[in-house]
Amino acid sequence: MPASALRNRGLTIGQIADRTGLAPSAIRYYEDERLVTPDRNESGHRRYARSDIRRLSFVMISQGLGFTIAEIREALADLPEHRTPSKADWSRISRRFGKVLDARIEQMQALRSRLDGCIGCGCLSLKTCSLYNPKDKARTRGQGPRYVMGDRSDDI
Amino acid sequence: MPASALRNRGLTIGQIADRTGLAPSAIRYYEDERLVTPDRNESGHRRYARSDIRRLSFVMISQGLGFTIAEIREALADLPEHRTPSKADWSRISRRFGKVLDARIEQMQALRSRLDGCIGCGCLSLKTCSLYNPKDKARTRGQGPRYVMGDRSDDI
DNA sequence: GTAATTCTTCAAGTTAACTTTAAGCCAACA
DNA sequence: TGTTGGCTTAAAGTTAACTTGAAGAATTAC
Repeated sequence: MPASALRNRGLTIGQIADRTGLAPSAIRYYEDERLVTPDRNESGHRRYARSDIRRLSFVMISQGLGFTIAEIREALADLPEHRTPSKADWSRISRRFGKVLDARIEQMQALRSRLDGCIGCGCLSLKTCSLYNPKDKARTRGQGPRYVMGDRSDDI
Repeated sequence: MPASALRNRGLTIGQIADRTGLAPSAIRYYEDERLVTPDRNESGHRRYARSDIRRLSFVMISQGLGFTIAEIREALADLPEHRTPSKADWSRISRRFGKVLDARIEQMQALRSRLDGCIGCGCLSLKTCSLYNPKDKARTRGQGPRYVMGDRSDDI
């Protein structure tokens, strides 16, 4: 085995991109966000471990499930630092995400049934409407509305 | 009734802000996005109809349910142009949103059960994993990952 | 009548999750 | 040995849903 092969152990960003389907720019971004931390070869090129493919797969899956990068970073923090994660490791953090998903589904169902209530009462404008409860929005992006509404019942 | 009262019929943006809890800047933004179209008085100040309170309430509720402004604009397009919307009008478009919510919940449940499958098989990396199906992501923001993954089964 | 609010527009800033572009270094192949 | 293609960084652009700030006009309150 030539010396260059030893120095260049690991996968290049292009190879990782091919295997995961991610764009190289996305993979670099994930590094900025500390979701992956590849080695560097002598000239500064990134070299990835095989297990990073699974790591990035997990990132993609989690995003598909609606998790943010911050949440994914937190989840990944539970993987072992100095050994390749086992199936049990992955299974554990997947199970945790499953529970979060369950909670989100329940929350959406609650909102949905409240909408039914609002359709039933035909109101959509009232002090009493439970849909105005700001505590359980389906999602909050950016800097959305913050306050509880007020209205008068004498106008349609 | 004095002439000024006639000229200044309708609510100011500040009054609408107070009644809805929205920031004036948000209300102006919604106008840019054609969710509300207030009149103007002689000097160019906005004057809102009472029914705009309900309109904006609907916007807030819909956002809480996870709909985008584009979707809300489309829904609002079904309201009558030249009369104040009735309860039946509101009920109709709420019912449509309810159906969309139902579909989303179903989709989330499908993803969730697939995650169960993936935990079961312990894989998280495979060509065959149904979670890689990009067709039904829980949400797609920005310009997320686009491709289907590939991986090899000999690495953890 | 004047001071304090409130209103106006327009431009730029914010967050998330990236992509695009630019300018230059490194590597693989013929 | 050269040239193509892949890699590097840094900065700026993108979309959504707004907010913030500036500068000035109108309205309200005393």
